[in-house]
Amino acid sequence: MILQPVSASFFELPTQELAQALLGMVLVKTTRDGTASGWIVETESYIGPEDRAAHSYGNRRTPRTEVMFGPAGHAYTYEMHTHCLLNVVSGRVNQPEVVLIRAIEPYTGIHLMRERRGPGKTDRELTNGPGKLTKALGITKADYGHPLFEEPLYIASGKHIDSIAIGPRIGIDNSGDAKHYPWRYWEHQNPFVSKPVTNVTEIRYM
DNA sequence: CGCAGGATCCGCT
DNA sequence: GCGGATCCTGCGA
Repeated sequence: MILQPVSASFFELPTQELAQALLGMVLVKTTRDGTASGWIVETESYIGPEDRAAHSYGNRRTPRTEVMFGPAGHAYTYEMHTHCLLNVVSGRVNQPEVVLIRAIEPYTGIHLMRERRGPGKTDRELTNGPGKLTKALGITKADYGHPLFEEPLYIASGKHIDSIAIGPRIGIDNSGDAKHYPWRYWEHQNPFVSKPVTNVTEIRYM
């Protein structure tokens, strides 16, 4: 199987387009234990500075958000409770926009994912959430700022997506009007998404 | 230095 | 569905 990093220019799309273009692409991580990967099936856009749900809301610039102000295609990892979440930096320099990877469908290295996630899990349960997929792939805060077009953590070309479902983002209830923005994208009817049954604003056939 | 607040997960009801 | 675990970050004192 051939998994090759995309070029850096792949990430130079408007953020809402990038969030959809990432669906079907493969997220790959190699550690000394081996390589694990999965098809991206669910993403969300965060568009600072106007997006109240974004960490970069109001152009807030801190050590944590710093990478968001840099060039597209780099990893914005951060800790949430006891979990690590992975974002793809998007937008131009000084436009702090990102795409959150919310779920993947396991592709290669499933035995590695199972070791990392613990026993008694179905394939679906390995990676159907933003904190779960980072643990399954071995992605940590140490990957902060890593270019996602280079080993050992990168995006590769994957499969074609027939239809994309669009709806409000998950878990941002305390964000005013922003909680209603339809900036969550997932592969329509793919069972590996974090919440298969949710409000659908639109279905887009590709 | 202390404290409040999460882009979550898991287990229990 | 709901609540607790658990810990890093940002901000104010």
